[in-house]
Amino acid sequence: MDKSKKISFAVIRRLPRYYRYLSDLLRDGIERISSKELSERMGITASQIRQDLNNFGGFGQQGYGYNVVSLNAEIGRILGIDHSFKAIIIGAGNMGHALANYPNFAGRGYEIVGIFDISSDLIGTKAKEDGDADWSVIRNIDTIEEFVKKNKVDIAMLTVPYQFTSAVAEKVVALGIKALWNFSAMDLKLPGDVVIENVHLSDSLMVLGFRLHNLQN
Amino acid sequence: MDKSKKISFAVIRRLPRYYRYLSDLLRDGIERISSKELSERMGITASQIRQDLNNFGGFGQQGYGYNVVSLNAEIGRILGIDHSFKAIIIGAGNMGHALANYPNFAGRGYEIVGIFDISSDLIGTKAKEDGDADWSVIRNIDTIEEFVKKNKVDIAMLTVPYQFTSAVAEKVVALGIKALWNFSAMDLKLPGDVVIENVHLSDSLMVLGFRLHNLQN
DNA sequence: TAGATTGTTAATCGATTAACAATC
DNA sequence: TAGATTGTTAATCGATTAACAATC
Repeated sequence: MDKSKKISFAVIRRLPRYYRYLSDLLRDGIERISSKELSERMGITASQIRQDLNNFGGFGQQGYGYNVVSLNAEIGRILGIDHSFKAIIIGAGNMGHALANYPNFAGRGYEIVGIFDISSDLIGTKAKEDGDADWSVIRNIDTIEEFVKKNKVDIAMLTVPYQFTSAVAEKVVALGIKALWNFSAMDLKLPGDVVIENVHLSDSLMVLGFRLHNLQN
Repeated sequence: MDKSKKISFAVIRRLPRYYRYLSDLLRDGIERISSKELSERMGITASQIRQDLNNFGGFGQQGYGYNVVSLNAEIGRILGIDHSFKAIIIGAGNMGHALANYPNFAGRGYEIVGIFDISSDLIGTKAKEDGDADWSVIRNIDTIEEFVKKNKVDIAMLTVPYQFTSAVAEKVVALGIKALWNFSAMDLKLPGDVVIENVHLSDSLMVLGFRLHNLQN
């Protein structure tokens, strides 16, 4: 990547979508694609595609377009699918269980290595029903410090109730974790070197309601 | 609302966040707030707050600021929390269960009225553990047409596996449902009068990974 | 070569921020 | 009234789109 210019947030958010479409093309055995054809499939302009990709390098070839295999690999590399990020889930309620059983993380470079809760009813039980997943045995939240010191953990997925979110977030940040995937409705205030992705489900639903009510696309 | 100018998407996406902050102020018994003080709490500019709010009306008063009670009510009204949107969940896997048990929907004007699945192991069981929720008995997906014709349904929450998403989405749209909350990684292509909110969890996680890897906030 | 399509610069568009007169 | 803060216009910034020379 060209480090001289900063990649805008809008571009970053489009990368996973490019990756999905290219993976589909790959699966369908399509060898090459022009920005124009991809733009029609994705519903964005060809200009935007070329601008976006050129933030990272000249992956195309004049008169030919983009080779699907290599462009898919490039975007995968940019997104770090070869990185094997290690993640823990904190909060083994319904959402924690949903994440533990989510099928698509491993193929994208994300490995869940532990899941924690405070409830004695849950501790010791398996969060992932099928398979031999040892990591899915729910651990006591009190053991998290020990766990993080012994194991590489890149990401904490927070699915704890609203009122505990801040405290848990501060705890894991104090343990050196630099990335939080936050499912609570609370906005976290943390040091600037911690990256946070919020999944504010209520917000998303309210936007849907607003748009439905105002019939605005 | 002033219908002459179209509200931009960026503004709409900020509305639930305003609502959350105002609800917190309300809970804390704070009577009035200036755009400047709110801007400091939310981490955005006071100018943006005033611009955003003035899309919908002049809710403030010079020299005073905004009354928390009435601004909270106004934004709630704009977001339609008094609307009682009726929703069904399609797909009673882990994510469907998580949504069925999500505590905050009712207070925001969203009521879940049914949940459907294809699996005979699930049909007839309750998706919501506690309480007396009759609606949470999982129904056979084959009965959805009958259900939607008998009951008002505004929103379909789709938590079905990737390969079934398109078919299910087309089915519910054919039944007249105009709003989809889509948890599948698939982008849906549907008529223009159907509003869709996507919750692409993998995309969100990949953005987190990218930002962590590139330490970019 | 001729045609196609990129990479990249320039133009446009829209969103954010700044400024300030209006006014409570 | 004097001070504070809005509503709103103008300026700025950044992202998207258009255009086209470069080149495969």
